[in-house]
Amino acid sequence: MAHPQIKQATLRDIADEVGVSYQTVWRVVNDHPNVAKATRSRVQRAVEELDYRPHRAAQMLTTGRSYILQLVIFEYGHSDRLPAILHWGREYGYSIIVTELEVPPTAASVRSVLRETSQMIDGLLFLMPYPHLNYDDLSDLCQGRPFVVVNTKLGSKMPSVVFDQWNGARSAVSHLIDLGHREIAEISGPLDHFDGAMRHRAWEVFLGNNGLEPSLTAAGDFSVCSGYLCAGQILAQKRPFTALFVGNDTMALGALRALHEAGLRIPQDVSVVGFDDIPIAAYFDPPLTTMRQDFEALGRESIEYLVSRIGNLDVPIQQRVLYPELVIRKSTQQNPV
Amino acid sequence: MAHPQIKQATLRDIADEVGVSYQTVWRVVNDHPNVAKATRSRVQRAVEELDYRPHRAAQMLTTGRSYILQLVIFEYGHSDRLPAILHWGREYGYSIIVTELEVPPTAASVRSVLRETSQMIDGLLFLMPYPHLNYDDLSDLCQGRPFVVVNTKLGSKMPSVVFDQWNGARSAVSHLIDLGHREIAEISGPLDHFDGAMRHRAWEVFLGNNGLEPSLTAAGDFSVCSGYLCAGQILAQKRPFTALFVGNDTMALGALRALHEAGLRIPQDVSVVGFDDIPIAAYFDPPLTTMRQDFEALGRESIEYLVSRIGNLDVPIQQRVLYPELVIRKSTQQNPV
DNA sequence: CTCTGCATTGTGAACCATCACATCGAATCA
DNA sequence: TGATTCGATGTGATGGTTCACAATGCAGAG
Repeated sequence: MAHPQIKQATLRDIADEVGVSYQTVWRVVNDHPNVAKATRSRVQRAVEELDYRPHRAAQMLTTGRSYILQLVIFEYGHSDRLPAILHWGREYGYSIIVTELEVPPTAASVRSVLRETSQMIDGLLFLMPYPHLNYDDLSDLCQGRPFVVVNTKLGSKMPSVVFDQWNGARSAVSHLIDLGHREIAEISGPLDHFDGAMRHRAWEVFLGNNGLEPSLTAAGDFSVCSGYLCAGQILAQKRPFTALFVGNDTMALGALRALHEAGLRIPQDVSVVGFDDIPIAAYFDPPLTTMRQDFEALGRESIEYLVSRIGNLDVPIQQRVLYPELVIRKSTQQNPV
Repeated sequence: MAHPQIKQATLRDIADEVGVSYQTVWRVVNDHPNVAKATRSRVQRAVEELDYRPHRAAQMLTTGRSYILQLVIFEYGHSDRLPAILHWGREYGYSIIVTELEVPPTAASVRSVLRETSQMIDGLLFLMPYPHLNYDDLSDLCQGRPFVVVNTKLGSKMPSVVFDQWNGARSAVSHLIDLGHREIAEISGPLDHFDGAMRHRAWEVFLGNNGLEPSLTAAGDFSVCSGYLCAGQILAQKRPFTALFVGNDTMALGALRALHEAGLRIPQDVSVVGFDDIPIAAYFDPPLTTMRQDFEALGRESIEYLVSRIGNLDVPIQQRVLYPELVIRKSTQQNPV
């Protein structure tokens, strides 16, 4: 009825059962040579029968390895990146402790989390697209524990896995230019956010490179609400534009709403491109042209890299780069002019 | 440069530093009486200086407590429930290992996760709105470790925390009836999902109670895509309806799109009510009338209940119920008839 | 028939915090 | 003053796994 408090079998239990020493059992469990075949199979049967599994705490105490990773999240729209990280963590044999911290990241907040967990984790993953903490800060905070940063600055010297926001944004803007648009407005993400800033800068530069004026812009915070408000600000300037590049899909949803309310048709009056390709983007009104990011690959690469650094401290510090991909739907069309 | 592999101070290190026994240090750290004031403060200074913290693995080995919980997720739209759970876990001093499993839940899949983690966690939280595993199954799988189920069936005998979907759905439907609607269609969630089924059943019953015909319905799977398709199915029946109750906001988004494409105006031609009040619901076209669920409270209650069960196995098995709340926006209006 | 070599098995100590118990000295009471 | 109590501190063993090393037994070489 109540909690039976089931007692886990230990090495000694198995040893007593079979009539050998715990060391012999240990050798069988850990696939060491020098155990007689007959002994080995007897031990294996007992292990099976008593459902022996090495006690993680004891293992942790002697080896210093816990097979637990910690994921520290600072992102708003993190939820799309999470499943792949969890999945690949398991795939590599690690459990993942997830911690969410307030934006912006501070050394103090990270320190206070790590005080509680640092002793029981093998490595850290920071989902932290912000410039507030650099490599030295993190190295210091992690006290020698391996870490990998997901979504940091393209070109950063940290051990990291990132999407190439620069070329991603370029693809988005090029798509609009190729369609003949000359007045391309922008709703950027927050400029203290690496992705937001990089996408904004790319918009600015590629417009300039094409002899266009990168001036009609407003900065949001990636929320649907800010997308709505920024679109309002842009419309309030009463300057003509036939295309709008939005820093992420969520803001694009807010922007679509504001444009509709202003009586503008998408894409006939304004072509809109988003960024991320969140699952619902294909169901916006109209379905959104956007930049897809392969979060599955992001999770896999992040875990793989972190685990390899845990296994061997000499794995070089590098940045692994993934590339976004343009997905054309119904929110963009040829400029009728 | 490389990993300095910083050595954590132990009880003995502090003891040697101060010139007392490890036991005395232990007493100071654990706030036990019977330590001379002078000794206590000398020890405290050394603890401070060497940044001593009890080694979690060793603590775990002797006490059997890890201060780690495991959250097992089976939900599609789990992302809105997660932050509050993580937050309140920390608040109560627990780290949380998050694991995502495929729907539907099976004993085998849960067992395989617990094989890896069960030895190092103090309790489990199942986010599992499915009937596949009952109390006995879970008790068996958890082997006496305390657990709490989030989002299970209203009225279930499991230790659980749930929203009252029945009264929530009744509020939504009543709102439509109060507005004078007589033909109320429905897009339900999956019927093997507790929330989906309960909301559907409530729609059915309350329409019947009001002398209305609960026949125009289609079942989706909570995805935006299914919302779009189900709306199409309903429209294809060419039967009149002036209101639509949708099983969650995400499907409502898909449905809005389908209704728009069919040339129907919201709310002039059709009033729409969703469920969940996800953050973007206020930015749909039009802003969605929906049922809000307080996920913050859900997280707090779940953690509080689980932690109390960990502390005292005699805490009674109960179901804690939270109530959704109607949020009226622009997608519903008086039936013009 | 002894000695070396090797496969097989076992012993002891370490990791670090915890808990039960032992010791010591000083203060209290009869 | 001797017995008792109590506060302050220390010792020893425990938990389960891991690792270095010791011990045993048997084979083949000399």
